[in-house]
Amino acid sequence: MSRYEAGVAEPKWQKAWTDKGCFETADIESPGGDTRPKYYVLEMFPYPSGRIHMGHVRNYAMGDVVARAKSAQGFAVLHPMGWDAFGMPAENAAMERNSHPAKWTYANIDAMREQLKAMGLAIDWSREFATCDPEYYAQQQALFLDFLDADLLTRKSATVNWDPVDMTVLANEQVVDGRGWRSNAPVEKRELTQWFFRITDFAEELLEAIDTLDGWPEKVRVMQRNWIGKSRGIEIPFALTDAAQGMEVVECYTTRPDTLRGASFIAISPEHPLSVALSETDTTIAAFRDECRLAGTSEEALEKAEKRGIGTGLSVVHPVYPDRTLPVWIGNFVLMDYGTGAVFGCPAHDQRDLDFARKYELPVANAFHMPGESVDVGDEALVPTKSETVVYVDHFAGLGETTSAEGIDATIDWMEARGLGTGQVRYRLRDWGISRQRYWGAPIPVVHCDACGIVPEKKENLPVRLPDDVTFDRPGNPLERHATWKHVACPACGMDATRETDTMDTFVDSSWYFARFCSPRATTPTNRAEVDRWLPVDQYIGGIEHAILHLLYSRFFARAMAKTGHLSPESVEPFKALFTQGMVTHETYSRTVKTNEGVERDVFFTPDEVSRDEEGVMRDASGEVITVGPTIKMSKSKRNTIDPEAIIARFGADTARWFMLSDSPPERDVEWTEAGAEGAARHLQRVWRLVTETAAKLNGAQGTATGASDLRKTTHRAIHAVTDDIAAFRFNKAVAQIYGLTNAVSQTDGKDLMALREAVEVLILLMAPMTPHLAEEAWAALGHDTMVVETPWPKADPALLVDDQITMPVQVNGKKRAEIRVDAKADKTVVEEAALADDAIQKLLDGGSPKKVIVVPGRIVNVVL
RNA sequence: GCGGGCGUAGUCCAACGGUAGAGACAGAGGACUUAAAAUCCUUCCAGUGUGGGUUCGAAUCCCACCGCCCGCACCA
Repeated sequence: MSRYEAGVAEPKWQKAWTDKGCFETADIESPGGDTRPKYYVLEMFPYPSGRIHMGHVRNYAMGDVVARAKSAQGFAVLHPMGWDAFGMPAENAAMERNSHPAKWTYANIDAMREQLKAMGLAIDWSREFATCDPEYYAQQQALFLDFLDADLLTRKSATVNWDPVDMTVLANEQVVDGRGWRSNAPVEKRELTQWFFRITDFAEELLEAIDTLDGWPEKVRVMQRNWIGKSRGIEIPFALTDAAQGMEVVECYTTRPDTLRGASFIAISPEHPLSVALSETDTTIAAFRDECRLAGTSEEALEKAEKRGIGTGLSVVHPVYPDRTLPVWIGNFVLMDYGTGAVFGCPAHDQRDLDFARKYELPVANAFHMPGESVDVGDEALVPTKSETVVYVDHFAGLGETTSAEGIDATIDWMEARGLGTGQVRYRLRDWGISRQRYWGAPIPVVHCDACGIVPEKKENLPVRLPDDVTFDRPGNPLERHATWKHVACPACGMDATRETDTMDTFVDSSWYFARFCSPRATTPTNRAEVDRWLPVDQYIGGIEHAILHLLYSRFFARAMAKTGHLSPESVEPFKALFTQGMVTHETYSRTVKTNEGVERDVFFTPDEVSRDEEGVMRDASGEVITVGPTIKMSKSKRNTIDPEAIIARFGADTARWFMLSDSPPERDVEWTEAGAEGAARHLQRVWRLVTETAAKLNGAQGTATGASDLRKTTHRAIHAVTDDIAAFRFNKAVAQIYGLTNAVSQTDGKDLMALREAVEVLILLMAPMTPHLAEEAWAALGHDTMVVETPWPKADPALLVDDQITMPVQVNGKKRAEIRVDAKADKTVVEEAALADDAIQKLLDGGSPKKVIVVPGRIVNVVL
């Protein structure tokens, strides 16, 4: 009997699918029009780093299962693939190799495309594009111009990290301990005028619509809500007793105006205009500001930083109690870019304020007590939740017992009515700055003209192409120093002008690619007929790391595109359902070695470099004992990666796919183990054996399965369960069901040939979304001359899903004591009689009668004594 | 600190509030074999992190605690 040779079968069927164009999705305007319901399944497109990793295998295996199952179930499926191809790694590689980012990127794409194709994915490759293709970024530039026209863009000043040696702007992650990652030079803050998408205009809409995203994980919805960070509060002007530095008031923002009675000081940010002004004449304040700036760079410092402050000598009048004055402090914990950069401190109801007050001996006064208590605050601030009931001192924010939420609302109304403050709704969300001072991104299509100002490039001149003749051998942006590129005529007046040399954030590229896939060659950003047919994406699959930025930006972009006519207003939520898959993990292998300096450090080994000896001890090639470390996410630094290409070469793509979908629920982490992979491969061989044996037994026999044998019942139950499990993303359970069916087939006597054939064919069809190559090979072996990809999904016969007679457990006081066989449709009284008539139950009843008998039809009987 | 999630056999995981086991991995024994691999058969193993509560009945719902994971965080 022959073994299944994945190495032969997989390329064969991949070619057969491609030759027949099985996965190419027709345009809506194509002749004959596809009237099937649509289904758009999309996995987050990869960055072309050069090689696929196991995370890709898992992500794309899941998407492929959905795509193939939906296709078999009668949907017109759109399942495209592309490349998120702009970004810094390409520039870094170009610097290292003295090459060009495009060369590196497109070579990586070629390599990764081959690797993905070896996975046998049901992808419409005719729609492939990379975001660095001029055809793509031309349309992105067109969108930019339309957004500019629709007032969805603005220009304002923003602070960037500037590397004075490399003469470049650094992303936050490129700043290590306050120094540039390459140059190691201290990073400077610089103010640059940059482009921003006005995403904050949509803050409320983006927040409210989260409630409609019921196909999204709750976790992601919570993260988006927190990111938008809506709060209701009030801005209160505190009048300075003596105007200082030309300022008469300090505006404070608070979400807890109900605590205003307990205010005992004002704290302003070191960056507050008043602090800045004071530091010009006061050297102590200047020194304090300098200290804060130094301490404030690293996150670690922020976390540990002690709450410190310095008095300004100024004071303000309490707006509600004009006879009270409050001192003004500068506090290192007050952030300039949140609220107004100034807060009032209420030590009684804020732990941070209390710490500060105790340290600098400032008064502490309660604004409220818990009902029935009136103990003053000691070392711990009294901070009840807003829904808890409190009693306000002096009825400050409410009579009698009231919740803080009511107190807050009452105070805002009361203060607004008296002109003491302005109620405000604020969002944590900031406008999205997209200007990047880099080469490898989509150029921002505007020209700076001395006479006309900022002039949009004309659409007919798009794309504003990146020049090819650039070098990375010198610091700075190659676009900036290119001899001719930026020198252009003004599109408006024709005079000499300068092209903008900033490029767009790569998040822009990924914020609309899902729409572009609907008509990837259109000469406008979208073709309305196509996007209206395909959007929204019915199922989006990717990593949780994109839970906030990418998904929020895409939601914004869809709205902006709808506003500018590129999408239907019905498509403002681009992803109907989202699934976030878990990571792929592996054991780590390490050994502690001493360096020449005598320092001990751990050296990590790849799974290939270690093996177990006869005693089961892990050793490296030289025989040294290796420590097996924790199972963690595959990463280059811990060297615990498994190369998908090697796995596919050794076991085949189907085995890799099958194992990735087995055992662990898709949203959880999955551990890659050698044993697990071998087990998956064994199962595929076992299925193949069953297929060839069945084909031999059938020997061409024709006919239809009839009757209600156990095998047929098992078969149809498997159809039912696997169909449900795939639809609900329970791939691990679908796999378990298929194992169960496999066991049933191999244990059957095989006398009912037609039932056997039905079972094996169903097995193949159910496995097909996960192991498509094996399915095709098996299908052909069973004598079919059509392909599985052209075969409809099997349908479960409802009659075979139910039993006539069922076994019901009988409990006495919650403990199982007997089993009875009853008719499945028997009514409660019949079941109750049967249960009480059981010998074991009779014995326990001991002649008495039960207090109560609970019959759950089809489930259980419980007798209460 | 705030928010979310997870704790079930040696391991990964199942179980509409209703018989704790679908499935896999590993282990043990056996069959086949000159032997091994492959294959097949049989089989061992937990009472669900801990403590309460609700219920006829709790892995499942509620409360508290313990442990692990993931977000967010001087957010006023």
